[in-house]
Amino acid sequence: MGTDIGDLLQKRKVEFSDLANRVIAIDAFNTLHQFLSIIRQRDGSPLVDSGGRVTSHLSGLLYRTASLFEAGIKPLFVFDGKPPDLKSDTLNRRNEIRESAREKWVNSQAEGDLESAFKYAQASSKVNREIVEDSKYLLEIMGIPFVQAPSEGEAQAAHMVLKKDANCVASQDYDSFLFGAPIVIRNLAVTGKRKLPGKNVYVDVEPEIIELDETLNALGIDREQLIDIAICVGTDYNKGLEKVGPKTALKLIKKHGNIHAVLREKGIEIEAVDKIREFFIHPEVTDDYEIKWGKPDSEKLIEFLCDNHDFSVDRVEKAAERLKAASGARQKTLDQWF
DNA sequence: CGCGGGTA
DNA sequence: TACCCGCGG
Repeated sequence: MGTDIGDLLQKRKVEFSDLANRVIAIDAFNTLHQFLSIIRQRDGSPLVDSGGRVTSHLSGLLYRTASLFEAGIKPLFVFDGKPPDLKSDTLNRRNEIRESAREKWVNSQAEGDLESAFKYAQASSKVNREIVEDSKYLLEIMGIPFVQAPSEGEAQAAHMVLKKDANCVASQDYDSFLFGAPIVIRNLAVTGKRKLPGKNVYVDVEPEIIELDETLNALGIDREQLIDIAICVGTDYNKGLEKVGPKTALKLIKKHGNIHAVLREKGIEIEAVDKIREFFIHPEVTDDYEIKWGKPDSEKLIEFLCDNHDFSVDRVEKAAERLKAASGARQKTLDQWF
């Protein structure tokens, strides 16, 4: 997913408390995908209501967002719009991988291989239209704002940080840097436990902050060169050069200056390379959004989560109380400023 | 993932 | 009080 330039970036650990009063533009697709793949039973099946509808994303969204809000963080979610045509190969490939994972999940289950079953169950997660609509409605009745991007959510989130409508982007992917996001936060979660891919082992993962300028200075390159490095390694819009990882790509771009010189030197071509660069530099974004944090609607939360989706009334009431208390506290700090 | 009841 | 671990939906 995205581009594999993580090794080149300057990462700093950050405390949850350091993020108080920060507006964080959260990549909704990235977050929902993670909830869907991780919030599962030990046999790999997701949380579902009595009608068989998946609810893992609702659980993750409710409790994590309540915690972020309670910590004084001002979260807003940015949803993907129509993917660019450049992305169709990647999306088709993801579909195939997902379909084959779904088959392997069934097979592993039949063979009683629980570890594989869980792994393939995770890989078969899909953020579909219903998941997105459910999530938007939940955010609405929680009093948490969201923005609909015209195209890539990470591009929209980066745009909002550049406009100073948000302080940083939160995503596990690095694409928002290519779209110009000055600051990105990774591992924005309450408990820092994360499962190692493939293994049944959990490690502590703390939130970390990456600043674009700091990284560019350290590497001695500019943003367009970082984009060129990503194109060498591979992005959602192109395949990348054979046997070129982030370190090699950095060397190549520093030596030759830009992607065109590298391709000329190697005597190879990348389809639509100029279009890809242009998409990262000037992505389709919108200024048509409103960001406002409100009070949660406890009645609608109970109706939606408990009546419709079988959540525990106790737990939902508690989460609603946390949101309410935090929105009250929020108002006080705002009053102090004005 | 995050919750919360159980445990030392 | 801090951590563990099974469950939630």
